Amino acid sequence: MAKKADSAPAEPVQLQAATHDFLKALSNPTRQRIMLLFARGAELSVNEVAEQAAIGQSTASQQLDLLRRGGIVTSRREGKAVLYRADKAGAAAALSDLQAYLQTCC
Amino acid sequence: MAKKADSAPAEPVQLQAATHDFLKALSNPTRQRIMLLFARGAELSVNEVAEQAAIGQSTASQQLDLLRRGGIVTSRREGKAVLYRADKAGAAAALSDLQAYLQTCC
DNA sequence: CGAACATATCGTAATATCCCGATATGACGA
DNA sequence: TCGTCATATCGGGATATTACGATATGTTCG
Repeated sequence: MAKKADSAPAEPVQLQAATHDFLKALSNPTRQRIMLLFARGAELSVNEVAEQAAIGQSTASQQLDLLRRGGIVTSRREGKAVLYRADKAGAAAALSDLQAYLQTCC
Repeated sequence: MAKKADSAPAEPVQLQAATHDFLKALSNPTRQRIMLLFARGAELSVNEVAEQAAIGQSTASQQLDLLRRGGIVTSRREGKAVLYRADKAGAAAALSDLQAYLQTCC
């Protein structure tokens, strides 16, 4: 995928919308806890996340959706189940954008 | 001053409370805008921030307090005014903790 | 097709956040 | 000390977030 084609010369300065979603996704204890379930490349269904994070099924589904919009997890269908796992590349990209932003303002 | 010399030998795994405050501080458009005012080491009073960010004085004071708790700005008194500026070291520390966290879960 | 299961979506109460105007606190100079 | 200016805190209204139970959608297999 080509990089964002805008007219800007080089510096993003402003935080990307994707990075904002990333920050919002991680700025919540429940979602932080969920992310830790994906350590070591674990792939979990919604129900497994709900059980291991001690939250309801619908809550798990919604929070996983937020995490996906934040670019930190990906999902794929496996039969009846939808399996989620950490998106290493997405996290790295957001972290990189965040770093660039902080280098601008700090 | 040692960089990552904490008492625990094992990884933190969980996000530090300070890093949570950091994420919450940055996951808000107004505060993101405020941070950009501090580019190039600028030092601004509460009123200057309020004016340049187009928000009320009390709002600026509160948001700056949140940013300080997030470890991204520092403040010092200069006469009647309180001057804020970006905390480069604090931002770097939070970014580093965040990176370690992401390396654990992603 | 219909039952059984997994996930997504809807409706919603409780709580938190955001921003403001009004007021209190603190610092300086006459 | 008093008045003035700058900041911090208080109280509240509008909005957003969180989490839940109930229900709808979608998948597999008999």
